[in-house]
Amino acid sequence: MRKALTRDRVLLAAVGIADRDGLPAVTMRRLGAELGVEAMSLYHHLRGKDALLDGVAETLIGEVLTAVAAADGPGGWRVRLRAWFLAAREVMLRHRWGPGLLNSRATVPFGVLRHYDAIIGVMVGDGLSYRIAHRALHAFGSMPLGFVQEAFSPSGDGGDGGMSAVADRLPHLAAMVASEAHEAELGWCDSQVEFEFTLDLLLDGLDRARRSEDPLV
Amino acid sequence: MRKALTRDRVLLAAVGIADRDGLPAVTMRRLGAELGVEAMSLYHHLRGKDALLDGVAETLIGEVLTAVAAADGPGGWRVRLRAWFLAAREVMLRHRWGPGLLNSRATVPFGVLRHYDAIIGVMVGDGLSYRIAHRALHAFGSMPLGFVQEAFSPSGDGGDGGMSAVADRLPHLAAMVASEAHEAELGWCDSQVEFEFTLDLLLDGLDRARRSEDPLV
DNA sequence: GGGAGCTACCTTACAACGTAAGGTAGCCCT
DNA sequence: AGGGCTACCTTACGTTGTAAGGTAGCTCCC
Repeated sequence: MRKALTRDRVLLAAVGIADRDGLPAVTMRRLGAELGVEAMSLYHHLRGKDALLDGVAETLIGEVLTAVAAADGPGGWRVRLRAWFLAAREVMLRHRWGPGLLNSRATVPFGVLRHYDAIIGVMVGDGLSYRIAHRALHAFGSMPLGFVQEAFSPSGDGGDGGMSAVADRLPHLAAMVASEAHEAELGWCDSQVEFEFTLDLLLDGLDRARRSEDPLV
Repeated sequence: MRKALTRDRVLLAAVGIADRDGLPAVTMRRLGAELGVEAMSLYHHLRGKDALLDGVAETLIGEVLTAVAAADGPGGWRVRLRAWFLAAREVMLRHRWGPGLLNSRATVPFGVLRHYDAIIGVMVGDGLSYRIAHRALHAFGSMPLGFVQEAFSPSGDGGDGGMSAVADRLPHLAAMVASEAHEAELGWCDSQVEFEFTLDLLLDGLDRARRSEDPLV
């Protein structure tokens, strides 16, 4: 006699499949098989595939919210937000399908809104105007969720990503890789360093924007 | 007697379908029908669906490169990159499926690399170090391609995005919307303004990082 | 100038997907 | 005891990408 099916068990199983085999591997049939059940049985707990993915997204940001809460501590808005975003990032590193999933959802998961609400709360609580807080949210982009849009991901790992083959057509890029490679910490392109660099760049800029808006502070 | 099928004609047709009916509407059968041909005939010009989408992505960033070239002019790295990114953004506004497509591709389209190469060229040409240029690329995220990761898109258009229904659970967000709404330019949340704000925030920060790296300049 | 061979297209077919429709076994409640 | 509800299953359909193989028409060469 197996455990009774519940919405949460289904979502957990879906997360597991995505972790192991990627998001496209999460099909209704596969999910059912994983739970010892036929695909159509899932429909008694979820309205369909879209609802399933929405649920997975909610589960994911639930994990983010938990991690953020655990990483929170005393301090001003800058240090707290910094810790929050880095905590969220760790969750996304555990679930590399996370960014893709969140991008694909039509409606913003409610947990995301709660997260943004908390971020605004921290900022205005420290005296930032709603205007700055608003712009800050836009500037952060997806950083509050722990990832950035990496339009340029040089084939993941270290190495030059097979770029030497076309270096003559990409002279500046090749030169940059050559220049940066010898002083690399973890491969020529350490995302963690870059993430924090961008994060601090934004936080610094926002802090400056705040001061220029309210010169007395 | 209809025009002969070519790879370019196929890609153009795919772009057209995506523009009209969205990216999911681009199926092999639909694409064939659009060209007066059976689906399997497309395989003589493209290796499969993935190759098709890669081709569409290349077509898209080809349009970006053209727009960027047209928007280029004299000036320092800041003003030139600013103009470039805004030009790219206009292309993405014409093809709203663009960001999603680029996100979904496993390999970075070559045109993207050429674009990044040009960006690096402008920066180091103006004296920025490769280190700063490298970090700048990461900080920009997808801005060079004309879009940002909008994790929080308040239901597209104006209005509060149906948020008043849950305002009690999102007090800070609701307060921010209320505070910002009455001074909105185009709906309460004007993406163009936000895009430029973030862009300038980053450019300012990078300029400052450059100076602190090389205090003599 | 007539077969060889290539190109560009079509036909058929299959596996996998999401899911609509309806069936059934076991439980609870009155 | 029996009606009804819940949780699961069975079957089936339409759509997707694409493998396999067929065919008409052009070019080329001896």
